[in-house]
Amino acid sequence: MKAQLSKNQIRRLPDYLTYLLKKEDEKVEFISTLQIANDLSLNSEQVKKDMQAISTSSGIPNKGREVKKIIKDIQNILGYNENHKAILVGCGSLGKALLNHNGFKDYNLEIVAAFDNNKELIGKTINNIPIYNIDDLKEKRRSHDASIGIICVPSNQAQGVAIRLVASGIEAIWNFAPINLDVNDDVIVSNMNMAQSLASLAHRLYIKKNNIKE
Amino acid sequence: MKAQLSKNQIRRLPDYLTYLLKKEDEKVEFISTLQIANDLSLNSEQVKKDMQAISTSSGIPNKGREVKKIIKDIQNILGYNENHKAILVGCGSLGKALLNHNGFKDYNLEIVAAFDNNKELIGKTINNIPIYNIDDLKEKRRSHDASIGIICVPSNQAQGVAIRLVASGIEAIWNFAPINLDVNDDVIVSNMNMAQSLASLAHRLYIKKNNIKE
DNA sequence: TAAGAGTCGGTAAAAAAATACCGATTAGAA
DNA sequence: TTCTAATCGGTATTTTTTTACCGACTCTTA
Repeated sequence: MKAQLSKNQIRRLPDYLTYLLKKEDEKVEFISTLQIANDLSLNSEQVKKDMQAISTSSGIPNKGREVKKIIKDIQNILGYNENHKAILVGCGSLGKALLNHNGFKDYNLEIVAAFDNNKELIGKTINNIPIYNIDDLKEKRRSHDASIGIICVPSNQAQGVAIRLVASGIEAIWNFAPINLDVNDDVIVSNMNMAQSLASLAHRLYIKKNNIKE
Repeated sequence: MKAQLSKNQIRRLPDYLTYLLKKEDEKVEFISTLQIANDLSLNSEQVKKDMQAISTSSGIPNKGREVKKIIKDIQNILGYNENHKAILVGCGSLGKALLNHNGFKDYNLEIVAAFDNNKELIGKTINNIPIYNIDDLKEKRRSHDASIGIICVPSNQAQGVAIRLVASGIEAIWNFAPINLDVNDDVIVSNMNMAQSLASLAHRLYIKKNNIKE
């Protein structure tokens, strides 16, 4: 068993993956860590370390690593080899956007059902995904055999939805509400926090405008 | 001038901020680092360090810190005190969702204009935000005096849009396309990467399902 | 077939981040 | 008014992450 990857390393994996998939598309067979680093604007030693950490095979001196193999290793680590089914709660503007987003299949993630409490939406479909009454969460979660719950409701409802998702037997929650969810430790929570990346931008903009030395 | 905050610390600030704004709303005047840590599921020493790093004032033993003061300090660090104007390029499902999202004003971010190359959208408005022809980017950027550009176009168009944004005089880019943008160093880029947070979730789910010891 | 450049793997050093500890201080209860 | 528990500020330690270095190997090309 290879050493565990750090959180930061996990975060970098999808960047490597999209990059390498593009390279594969361009019929590139081998690639060096240095080139990856240059193209992704990363430190080359860091990329080398990352590649060593995720690789199940060796690189070839003066040639690099096999693109296909790295891709396979990353996909394996991220569990993108097996299909994940998800249900989405909250069909507001963000929820709708996610339902219409077809890019998730690159990650083998499939949204199989959506939920809302708005009577006008219930019974309809968005992008062929059925919208159910939130009260049927447990039953529909079961019948669709979904393991991931996506929370797209306003902050003040998020915790309540989280509790219902856990009760319905969900294993992981992808939370788009800007709030810390309190759930049992055996449920995986990953927060999609727009405020975080906006904060990074705003802070750097502030530093730039005020000419603060960094 | 106080010491610079680390990237991770900057990332945590918005979490503190939303949390503290809620507390302020609940008329809480003072709060201890320990309570913040408990409520946000963070290590208390880490929170203490963070608070010391951002605070311009002292805490009071056996009482804690003044909620209003911490909020002010964070907002100041993140530059949320002054208004930021942004333009958005790409009015697909994600772009539309962002245009309809009214939560940005909490961060003093205002989307003042949108752009697309779809003739059917040009001239219309979404959530009172006008949609212009992408060819008018430079002129409209100027007239609206926007400093931030939000990229919501597909990956293969993102780099091109980035170049046009920079040429139009933008200072910072908030990039929602899953690709590494190559722009001049004096332009700030912050990536909003859904794949990253999904990767974290997928990886942990994989570990859980395969009973790998962590 | 030999020289040379590029890249690797592994280890070592440096830097950054997280965590722990401890004496000092203060609010609030007895 | 005194005692106690909570919390602070500051410093020290540990852990993690990043970056640097170096000898070895293999592809390329002259």
